[in-house]
Formats: sequence, structure tokens, C-alpha cells
Amino acid sequence: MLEAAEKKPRDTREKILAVAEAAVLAKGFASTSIEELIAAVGITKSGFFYHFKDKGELAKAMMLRYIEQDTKVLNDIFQRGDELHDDPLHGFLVGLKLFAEMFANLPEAHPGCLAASFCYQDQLFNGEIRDLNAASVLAWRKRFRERLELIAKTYPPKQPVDFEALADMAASSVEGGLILGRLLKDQTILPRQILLYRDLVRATFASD
Amino acid sequence: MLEAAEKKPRDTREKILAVAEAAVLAKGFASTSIEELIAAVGITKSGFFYHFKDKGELAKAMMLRYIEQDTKVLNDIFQRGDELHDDPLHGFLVGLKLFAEMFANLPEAHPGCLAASFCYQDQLFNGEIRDLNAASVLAWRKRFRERLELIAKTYPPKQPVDFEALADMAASSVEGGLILGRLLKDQTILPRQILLYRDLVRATFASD
DNA sequence: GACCTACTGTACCACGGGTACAGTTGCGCA
DNA sequence: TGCGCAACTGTACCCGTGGTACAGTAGGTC
Repeated sequence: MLEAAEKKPRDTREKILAVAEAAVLAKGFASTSIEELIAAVGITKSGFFYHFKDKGELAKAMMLRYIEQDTKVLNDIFQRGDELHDDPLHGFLVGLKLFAEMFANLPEAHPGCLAASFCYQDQLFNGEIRDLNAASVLAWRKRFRERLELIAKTYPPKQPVDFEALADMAASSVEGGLILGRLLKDQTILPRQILLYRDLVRATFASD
Repeated sequence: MLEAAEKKPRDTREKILAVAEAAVLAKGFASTSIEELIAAVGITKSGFFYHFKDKGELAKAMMLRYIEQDTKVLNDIFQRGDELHDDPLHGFLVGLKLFAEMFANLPEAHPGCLAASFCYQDQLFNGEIRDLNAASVLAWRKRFRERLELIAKTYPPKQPVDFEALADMAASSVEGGLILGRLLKDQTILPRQILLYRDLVRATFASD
């Protein structure tokens, strides 16, 4: 009876999450109605509540999905950077360049960061989701901080450096660049912010 | 009959806007109910709709109020910076330091940026509000870009510089710093991001 | 005493989140 | 061949909130 035999288990759940992410990034979580999600996916309300016991569970699943995708992208990009360069500093700089290029080459504007969206509506969510969100930022901090300190072993900076802040600035540049890019409808803003961050990293460890 | 004779015209309107801003930054615009605003201010629903014909007009008034306050703060800070230093570069660097200190010395965590909050819910608003929001970012860009180009006349940078991106990075650092600060509940993140931006500006025009 | 500003009071509707639960369909498996 | 399970559908219903509509009123000003 079904014209599509390609249906896999969990497929619907994934579709709901994808549609929900796009909607939340455009309108916020509260104004994303379950009604519109089921209409877009082509299921009924009962179908939705089969997958998620309430809207809060949807939020949690969205966050987990986002963090997973995010981690994978970062891993890929910076691994490729390191493959192109043995040196910790130059591998990192190549990684940052690849990162900027990835955003520059997106077919359309980046829809935004779910962590930022949730952050500006955090009273809607329970502590579990806020903790997930904080953990994802700490993962960025750890990743970049460890790299920066590794670089500092080979290239000791002449000035004292706030490594934590410099690590955070990677995430901060992305968040800031996404917001400005959206507000001005200019896709070039985000990659250029990342390249400026790259300039700062290079200047921090400059050997001249 | 009224125990308070201190009531001034427009006072209620201002109270509504202040309460609404705090609520929107905590929960988002959509989930900020008119009900809770009037409860906090102590008026009735009819009183609310006397001041704003609908929720959209409230949003517009919030945005206008936010932009006005924002402009005033920036003017004050960077004017003081320039009073302390004649040189365009060093006046700017002092201004950035004052800016960072302002955030560091806030009695409690900065509640967030209304422009960012609206940005992540922009489908809720009409074009007028989105235009206001974009204009406020362009005002930051213009302010910082003009200053950077002025500095470049005295301190020509040795490397080519993306002045637009470097100007945008001021706003971007604030937006990014606010988000990270909120997510990690750490008030020091934002001022430290601004100080890193200051480092980048200094390095860009370094004469050594 | 007329007029204006800044409200109050009352009544009402539509929509969406959420609950409850019974029924159905197709697939894997014994 | 039939059993059970995952993944739904169908129906019915409650309630809170945004939003509309509009009439009334208290206090100050000219």
C-alpha cells in the first residue's frame, strides 16, 4: 500500500528532529508548534507523542543531535588540518582556514546555532538541557585550549596569554559571526570572523 | 485615592518595556506572555493594549529602546577613552579597556543582547523590526570601521587588513561573549573576549 | 464643565500543548 | 500460520494564553 518502501525505523524521528531544528532556528522553540512539525513530516499528533513524551523531550533530543553533528564536523576539519601539516601551530592554522572555507562554501546561509538559540530561551528548558548545552561549550573550550597549550610548547608566546579566553574565542567568533551574518544577511561575515581569529592566533604565537 | 503621587506620564509604558526586556532575554519573545507583564507592572490587559496596539508594537518599542540605550553607552565609553588619550589608536584601546571593565564590574551577569534574541526568532517579527535590528548592527560597523581607518592613517598596517571584518568583530565579540558567559554562567568571559579583541587591534597596528 | 490621558472591567474567540486510549498495519520470527 | 512488536492512526477532549472589542471612569488641565 505504501508507495515508499525505503522507510527505515527511526527515520521519522530523525525527520521530526531535522524539521524542528530548522523551525526553531527561524522562530524559536516556543513558537515552533507540534502541529507544524507533524504537518511537515506527514504524521499525526499521536505519531509525534509516540517518539517524544512531551515537547521537552524533543528539545533534549534536538540538543543531543546537534552536539553530535557539531563534534563530528570539528573532528573532521581539524584532523584534515593536521594531516596537511605536522607542526601543531600550522596544522591548527590550516584547520581554521578549512573551517572558514567550509562556511564560505555553504550553498545557502548557515541557519544558525541551536546552542545559541536555546541559550536565549533557557528558562523554557529544564536543567538537564542547560547542562548539555554548557557541556557542549566546555567541549569546544577543552578542544581549543589543549591545542593552544600544545602550540605554546613549541612556540612560547612572548606576552602572557589568556589561553582560556583565546580558546573560547573560537566558539565566540562562530556565535558572533552567525548572528551578524543573519542580521545583515551576509554569508561572508562568519568566515571572515574566523579568519580574523586565525590572525590573532598567528600573532599570539608569532616568532618574529 | 492613589497612594503614589509620583506617577508620571509614560512611566507605565517604560515599566512595561523594562519588564518585557528582562523576560524576553530569559525566555524569548513568544513565551513572554502579556499576562505576566501586566502582573509585574500592576495594570490590566486593557492598560497594556492602551500603550501597544499588539505584541508586535511592543517588540518594535523594545528594539527602539534597546538601540537608544546601546548607542548612549557606546558614545560615553569611547568618548571617555578619547579624552584620556589624544592618539586615535591609544584612545581606542583605552575605550576598549573601559568597555571590558564596564562588563566586568556589573553587579550581576549581563542579561543578554536583545538584538541577538530577536535574531534567533526573527520569523516572529515584521520587516520593520528586522530592518531596525540590521541598522543597529550597521551602526556598530560604521562606528568601529571609521575609527579603524582613522587609526590606519597614523599607523599603516604592514599586512592587508579586512577593516570591515575587524570592525564587525567588536559586535561579534560582544555577542559571542554574552552567549558563552550565559551558557557557562561566567561573567568574566565577555570582558576577556573584549580584551582579546583589543589585543588583535593592537597587533594589527603594531609598529614594532 | 469639557476634554484628554491613562487607564479598568467584562466578555469572548481561536489556537496550540497536552492527555487518554483504542485501533491498525506491516514486518520478523518461530 | 499465526504471534508479537514497532510504529504508527483516529477521535475526543481540557485548558491556558494571545488577542479582539468596546464601554466605562478617575484625575488633571484649560
